[in-house]
Amino acid sequence: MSVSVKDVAARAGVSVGTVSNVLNTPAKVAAETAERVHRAIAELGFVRNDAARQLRAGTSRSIGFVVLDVGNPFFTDLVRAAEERAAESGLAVLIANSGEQQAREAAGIDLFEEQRVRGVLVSPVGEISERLERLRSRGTPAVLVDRVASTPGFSSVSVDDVAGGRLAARHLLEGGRRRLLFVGGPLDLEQVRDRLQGARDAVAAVTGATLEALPIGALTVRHGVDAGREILAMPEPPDAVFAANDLVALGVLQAVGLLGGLRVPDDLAIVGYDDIEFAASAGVPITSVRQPRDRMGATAVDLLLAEIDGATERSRIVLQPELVVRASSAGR
Amino acid sequence: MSVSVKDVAARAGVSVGTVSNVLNTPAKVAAETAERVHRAIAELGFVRNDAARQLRAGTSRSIGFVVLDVGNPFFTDLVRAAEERAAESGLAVLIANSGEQQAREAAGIDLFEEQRVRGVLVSPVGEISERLERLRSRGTPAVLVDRVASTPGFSSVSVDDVAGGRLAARHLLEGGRRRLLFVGGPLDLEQVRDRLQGARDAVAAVTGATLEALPIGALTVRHGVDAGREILAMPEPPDAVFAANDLVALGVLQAVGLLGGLRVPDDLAIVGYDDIEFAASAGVPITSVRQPRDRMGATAVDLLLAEIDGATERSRIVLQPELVVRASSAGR
DNA sequence: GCGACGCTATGAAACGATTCAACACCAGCG
DNA sequence: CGCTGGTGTTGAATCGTTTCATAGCGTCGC
Repeated sequence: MSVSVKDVAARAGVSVGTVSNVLNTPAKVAAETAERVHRAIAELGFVRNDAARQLRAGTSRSIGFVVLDVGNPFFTDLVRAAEERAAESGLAVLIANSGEQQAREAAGIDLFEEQRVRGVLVSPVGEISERLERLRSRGTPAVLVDRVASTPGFSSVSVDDVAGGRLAARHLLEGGRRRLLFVGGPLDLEQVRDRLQGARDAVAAVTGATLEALPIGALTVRHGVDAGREILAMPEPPDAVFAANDLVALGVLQAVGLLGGLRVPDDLAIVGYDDIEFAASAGVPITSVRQPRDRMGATAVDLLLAEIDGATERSRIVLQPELVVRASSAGR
Repeated sequence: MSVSVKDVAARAGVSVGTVSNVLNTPAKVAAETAERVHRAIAELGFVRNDAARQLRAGTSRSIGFVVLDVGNPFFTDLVRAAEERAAESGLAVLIANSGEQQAREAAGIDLFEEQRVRGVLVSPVGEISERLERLRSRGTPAVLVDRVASTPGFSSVSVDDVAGGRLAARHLLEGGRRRLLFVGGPLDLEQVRDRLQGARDAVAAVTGATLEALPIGALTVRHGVDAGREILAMPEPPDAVFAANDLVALGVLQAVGLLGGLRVPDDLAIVGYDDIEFAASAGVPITSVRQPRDRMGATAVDLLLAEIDGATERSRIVLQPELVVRASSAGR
């Protein structure tokens, strides 16, 4: 069907080995010969078959990234940072979207394994070290992203979500808020649990302050809107909302603003999480807990590359979040 | 290194052909034999090598999608829709981000060709039919997305951007605006030129109305912010802005709102394009021209699949946009 | 004039899964 | 008993690239 090295070799009047050398080790080939081969390649429209190349090499030139939600700008930024770092080492990044579903996450990992990727980056939905353990035992290293490894066997890059939750809640408390509501879910997500835990810690330190939790099915704008509706219907609404991420915060803001009843930040303060670009341009610019996503993506790739190159020690890198204060949480 | 069918065959006491049959045509294998093979697979942790499979098959089970900007939710939605439809046919979607750069677009296409993808979806930066022509002449069909094919040889799915521009400008004019400013670029992008052209048409029909154009380097929030700054510095600022997409609109809104001077929509009306989810939750909810992204993604895959299956006729499908009116463009 | 060396080029082997013609075996039938 | 047809299984050939041991050839130094 398609043009192969054999055809090129015939056309240029050389052997297949020489064609391969022109492609991979040009230094070994006489200039005049190389020229002839290049001409044949151009004339025939030869394109390398990566499958054959990879079969021979025994491994691909790519790594896989299983992402929680590609619709979330936080993750696209993460992917971009990872891609950039991987490209420096000549590796491509394959993307699989788990959509917060364990089954799709597993399917993505299986797919990557069949592709013989060099390694896998995962921002996991639930508990998957067992599956990753199997993966690694067959020679494919994995690094957890946005999540602390629960077993010592894996490296991970994450942000201290408990600290982030504490930052957010403390900020709200300092602004005079006392009836806090945490909006986030599903609670399978460790990130969600940790942020809630951090908020609990901060609230416990202030007498008279309370914290309720409103669980939702996914961290999306839509679910945030639904939560906002529920808040409006509450007999005794909270005076502050801490949303598990910015998408949810945007949804809540939109709902309470559009459907009336509550003014932000006067009646209701809102703090989000991730500091995605859209948080700043929201109706009321949203205060958010910023995660160093560029550094996370790059560091994750670094750890993975180290492991690919045979490093045996594992690192659990925990980066610190930082609070970006905007109008949505002004004190009163 | 890794476990192959040969190892599995040895362990199960059968031939490699039988292992392959268990995997691909289980009906041909006796139940008891299949059972034995499956046990061997589990014990050895065998994972199919996709490269070998693909080499033999001569083609992959995936299609490629070269996207203009993965950071733009419009495109992630497009990709999601395409993925869904492709999955129904058992095809995976590989993603390459061109970031509005011709060189990266070309690199993405080359990569896909080496992978022997079944077909390619492209939302092209500039004029690339020549490159796609070559691609197709070697057996890989391509379909243009978000862009009308300029040569009859290619199918395309797009939205009538001239109509969209007309919709936006007409709406602003009907709201009493007369000094319109178009913010968008680079003008290499046909989408941008068309939207501008539509606006020009609408403005020409109204005496006394003017339309200036403020070119920017890319369709991002950042560039929108810069444009907003320029607007604030104008001696005779416009009374309405038509932004080439929602990211730019968000940037303009953010800049003129934050840096003061102009109130939206009182002093300055804003209309965006794409109707991404964040447009609705913006500071002032943004009026936008909505494109049917789900239908675009699915239709593009359908056209590509048809061409892969040997269809020879080409279709240029042009969908109609629709205006979603929100607060940012209220008349006066 | 001869051996050694460097520079090029060669072509067969290998990677791992799939395919397919060929074969073994058995049951049923005449 | 021989033949037919069906069911299971085999193993060699194949896909396209890279690698590597080998060899051809000219040049240089002695």
